[in-house]
Amino acid sequence: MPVHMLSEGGGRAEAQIPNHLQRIEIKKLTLDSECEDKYVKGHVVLKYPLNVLPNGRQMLKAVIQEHVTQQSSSGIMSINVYFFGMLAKDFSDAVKQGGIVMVTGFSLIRSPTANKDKRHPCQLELFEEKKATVYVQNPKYIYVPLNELKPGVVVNVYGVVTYYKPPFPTKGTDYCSAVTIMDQSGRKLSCTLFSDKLEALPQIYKVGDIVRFHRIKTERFQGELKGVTSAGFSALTFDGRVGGPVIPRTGSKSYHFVEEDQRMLEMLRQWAASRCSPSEQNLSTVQPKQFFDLTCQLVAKAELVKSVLLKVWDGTKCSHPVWKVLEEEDILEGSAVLMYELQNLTVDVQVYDNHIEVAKSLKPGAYLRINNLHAKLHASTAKKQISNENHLQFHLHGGTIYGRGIQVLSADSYDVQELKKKLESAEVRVHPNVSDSVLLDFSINEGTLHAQLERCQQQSVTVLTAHQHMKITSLSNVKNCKPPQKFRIRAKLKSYEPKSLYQSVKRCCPKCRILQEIPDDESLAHLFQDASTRPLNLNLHNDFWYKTAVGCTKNKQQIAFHFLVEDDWEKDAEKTSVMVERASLNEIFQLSRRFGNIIPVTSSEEQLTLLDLSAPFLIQGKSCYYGCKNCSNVTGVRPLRQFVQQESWEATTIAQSLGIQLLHHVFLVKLELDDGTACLDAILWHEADKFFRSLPSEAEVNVALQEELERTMKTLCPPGKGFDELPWLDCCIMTYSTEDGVFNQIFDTVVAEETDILFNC
DNA sequence: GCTTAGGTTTTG
Repeated sequence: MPVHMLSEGGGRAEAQIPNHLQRIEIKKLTLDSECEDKYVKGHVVLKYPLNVLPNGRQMLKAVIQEHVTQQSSSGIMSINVYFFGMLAKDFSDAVKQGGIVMVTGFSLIRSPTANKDKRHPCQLELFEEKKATVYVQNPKYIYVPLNELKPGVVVNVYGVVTYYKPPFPTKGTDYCSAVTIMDQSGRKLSCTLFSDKLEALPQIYKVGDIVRFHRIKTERFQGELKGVTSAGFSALTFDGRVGGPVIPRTGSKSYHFVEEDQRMLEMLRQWAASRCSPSEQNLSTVQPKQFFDLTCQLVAKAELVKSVLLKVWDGTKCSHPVWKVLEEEDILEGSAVLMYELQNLTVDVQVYDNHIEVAKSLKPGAYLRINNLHAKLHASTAKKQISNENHLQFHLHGGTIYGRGIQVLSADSYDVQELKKKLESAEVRVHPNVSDSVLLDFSINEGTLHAQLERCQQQSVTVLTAHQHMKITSLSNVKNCKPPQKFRIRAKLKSYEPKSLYQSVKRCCPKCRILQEIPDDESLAHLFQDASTRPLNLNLHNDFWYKTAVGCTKNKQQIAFHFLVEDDWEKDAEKTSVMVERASLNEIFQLSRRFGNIIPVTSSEEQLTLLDLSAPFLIQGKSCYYGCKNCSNVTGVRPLRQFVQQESWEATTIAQSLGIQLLHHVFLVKLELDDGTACLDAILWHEADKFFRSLPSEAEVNVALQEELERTMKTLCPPGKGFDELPWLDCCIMTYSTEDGVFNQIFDTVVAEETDILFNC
């Protein structure tokens, strides 16, 4: 068989041919070339119909093209090939245009048409009887040139994007995106693409990108051929520039990309580069009245009456004087420092109508492409304008024609990489004066300007209440510094303990600063159980300041209630204070629903006394108050009248009267922080109320607040996220040593509210 | 499997 079929698709063609054969490049072929055991490899770019010569012999002409993957057009060389006899018939039947062929046993003769067709000066001739052989690898996918499309077929195509409208939700179930492409044939195809999955639509960044569509269906609409998605549609998108990355953007999990694709891509790139002037401009190259595409970084923004103002830079200086929209820059959202430093490089872009919403959602630091931006001459209507020079102003008008709109570019995209190089080499000329030295100092500490801006985007979910100008220290440095010291850090919260914040509510003595364990419900029940077995002392019933009533439970347990005399407990139970003797924990809680203040007591020989300080000395509703075992000095229960008169049933005053040092509620949360340089455990303790903007005493008893705190923690440390996806936390921490070791404690830091996030730049 | 949308420069 003179025509050998090689397996389709991905496998390398060379691996499937006899290995004594050696390749000879088309461009190296001459009439003198020694061609035995040599093969020529190329793509079939043209295949003519089978022809019969006057002598009755069959003949077929094809053009094969060698593609050398270098970046110059001289890397492409094509040659005419003639097949004779059965070889012609077999070739005609077996080979598809676009397939890869490797031919051996050919003869080389001068090409009579070289001058006309600009192909190789030689041509190849293959005769079966001279042992010519053709190895064929047909492409898995055939890409149809746009000028060969017919209506009503499902095809695969390549093309350069000449127009696109980013995906938008339709009135139906899908997203829709419109893309018009063009190929070397000069023909355009407008495609309407639908998908219920956003990522399945082509991720086009700009006009000039190159797309590959699989399974697009052609149909006639208003007299023109259009493309629409058909079942199994998939798209790859590439940067359209010669030398750009050959990395497809796609939502497909698996896609077929072979030599042939690379060839198609590079051919289109070459062609596109030779064609039209790009719509992309720098601020330095843009001319008045132009509509252009701008790749830039957002420095600041402000919402105006009928538009949104975006202050952007692209690292180049506009060659025309630019119109500043605002004289006062106070209303701009963004870092004043960076605005100041970049004042000579930024331009004001005014965004109107349908683009306002997108503009509002942008964060300073974002990398943007603004498509079809209008560089207008400012109408110098204002009489006060002294300068004769015409200022340029930049407007993004309403509508989406010509792909008009704003796109946020991902920080790792090719365009942003290129932009960053420009931003880094930009000449930022500022004239520091004395009063600005602090600000400049700040910026020098923080790396390049665009990186500083970028960080604005990665907003912190916490906000500092002071020390904003302190330099950020890495956690590895914090660990290496000798305590005590204070730092500003920026890290991510990898985990925290305890998982439920109400479990983090502890008691701490404000006097001796010692954290004291609170018994759990079971231990408490035991405490009250023990106390309930002690006998009642009838001598202690009724005194000048309380009246005693004895009740009996279902279990025939006697409970004594000592009511303060001034209280009218039948009328005003909620304000009533009662000392309760011999009640179980359950009974105490039941009573606390009825009476405002419960003070558990027990009888000694001479007086009523409090229980052990392990038990709460006061129960108000669901709240239990405890005393410090170190700092309290409890004797008997003294007359509590004065507090009733003052109607001051604050736990603190009751505690005072009983000789108790009240324990305060505190949050104690352990945070595992990581900033990529090191991991560090820090605690939230003395300033935790400030941090959460909540009271721990409330958190202990208020379910709604517990839920809110849980939500807060999920914002700081979203479950199931990888390190990269975690938000940053700006924190102040202090390090200190105790007998138990070195601790790191958070201070002057609060959880950001939405408005903080907006302005925390 | 059906539907969806189907752009051609503001005038600030």
